[in-house]
Amino acid sequence: MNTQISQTEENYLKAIFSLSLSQNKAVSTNSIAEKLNTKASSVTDMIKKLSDKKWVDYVKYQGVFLTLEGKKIAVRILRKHRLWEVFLVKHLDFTWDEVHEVAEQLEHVKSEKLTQQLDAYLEYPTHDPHGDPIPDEDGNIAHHKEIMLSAISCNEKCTIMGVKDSSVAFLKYLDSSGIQLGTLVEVVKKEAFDQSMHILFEGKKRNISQQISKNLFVKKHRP
Amino acid sequence: MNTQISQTEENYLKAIFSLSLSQNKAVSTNSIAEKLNTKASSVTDMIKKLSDKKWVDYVKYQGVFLTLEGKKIAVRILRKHRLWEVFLVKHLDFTWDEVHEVAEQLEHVKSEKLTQQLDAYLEYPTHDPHGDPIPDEDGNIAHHKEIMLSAISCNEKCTIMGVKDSSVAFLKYLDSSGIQLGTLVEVVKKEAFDQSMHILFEGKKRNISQQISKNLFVKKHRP
DNA sequence: ATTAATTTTTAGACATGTCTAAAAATTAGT
DNA sequence: ACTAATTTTTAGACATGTCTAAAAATTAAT
Repeated sequence: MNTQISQTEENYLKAIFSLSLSQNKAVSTNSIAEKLNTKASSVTDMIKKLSDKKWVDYVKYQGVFLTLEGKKIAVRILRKHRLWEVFLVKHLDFTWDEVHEVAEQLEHVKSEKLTQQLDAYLEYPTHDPHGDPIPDEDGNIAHHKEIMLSAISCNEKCTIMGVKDSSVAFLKYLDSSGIQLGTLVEVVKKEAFDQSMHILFEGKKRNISQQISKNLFVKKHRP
Repeated sequence: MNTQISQTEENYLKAIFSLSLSQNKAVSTNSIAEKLNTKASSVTDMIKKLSDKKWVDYVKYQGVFLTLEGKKIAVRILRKHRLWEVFLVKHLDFTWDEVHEVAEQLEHVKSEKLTQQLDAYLEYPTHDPHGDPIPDEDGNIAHHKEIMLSAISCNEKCTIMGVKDSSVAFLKYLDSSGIQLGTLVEVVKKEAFDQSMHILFEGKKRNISQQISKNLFVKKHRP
């Protein structure tokens, strides 16, 4: 059996890891297929390989769980992905909606030293440009900012810390609205009938739908 | 036909480019196979694909030449490789003998912006840590950096690339010593008191004065 | 509980890139 | 110039990762 991991295998492990965070059932074949833009039959094939390599536990028709080893690999890739994102934004003038595609490639570069030195060079960042936590060398992931803007009450102030939905479309929307990481936001009023909220930031007033407010992590300010 | 270039195809073009620099005949199947650590039959297969894509001119049994388009691609990869090498040494504390393997991976990352920004970030370097020139955005390659044999450290290997003093006397001396263009030289020991050096080449040991070593252009070898 | 809809798996195919072994062409030696 | 040695190509096979279409299992619906 080939002991070297391929980029494809890495992408599958990463996808399974990401999917298993938002639920605690086994991850379904179909959801993996959707995430990776491929077909369920391809996923089944790959899952068998990953299972042979002891990176996932697989029961036919029941979906998969990552093993400890599989999780370790996935977290290592996530770490690299987010470190590269920091590098691209901090030093190469990328905007936070441009980094993903390039980081998807860079995350597969194999070199322990590279990852460690990059981490040091960036001064051990704890979060990537989207506000997502960067796993440390041992795979420990800091807690995700778990308060959503939608949970903030009237007249409370908070700071935008991260996004839940990091799709290009959403990030573009934020950019055009002038909302960024670190933006100080005050909730002025909440509409009961659709849960949309009127917010105030940088002197501007704006109404945002619940779909937006439910996808923004915030840090509350002391009153 | 698939219009996207694969990493393997990139590696072949790079190898052919590098081989065609040190000669101006067609590049042979065998030499490519040797360079890429693969078999001649695999090379033949790939050459056909590259030829279909118009990146090489291929005549059966005669070897290949890069087309203009093929050369452009090869130079772009070389540029990325060397830029990454500079980055690794300058910012991530890699030594020049550690960079190659990692740069081999990084060079395949596809992003125009990444390359341009990296170039700018490194302040438009003209040479990589081995003294090899970095092609500019338009594919122009600067002259080789002029390193003298006298600048080579103990236990380092290099190849004689040219002479600074081209007097008959000097060339005669070289002739009688058996030193020629292309001769591989290893520096064994340097005498502190007169800067003379003990060198090893073609199995022979010899002591040369600083006057000699200061007049020989060399190219360092990757260890 | 039995049918209907959905999900998942299998079977067979294909594309990429590799290999070994044998055949064909080229180059070298006398 | 004619073998001999070398180089290159072909033929057939294999591994990886993908797909379509059909079969099997699970889940949902009445």
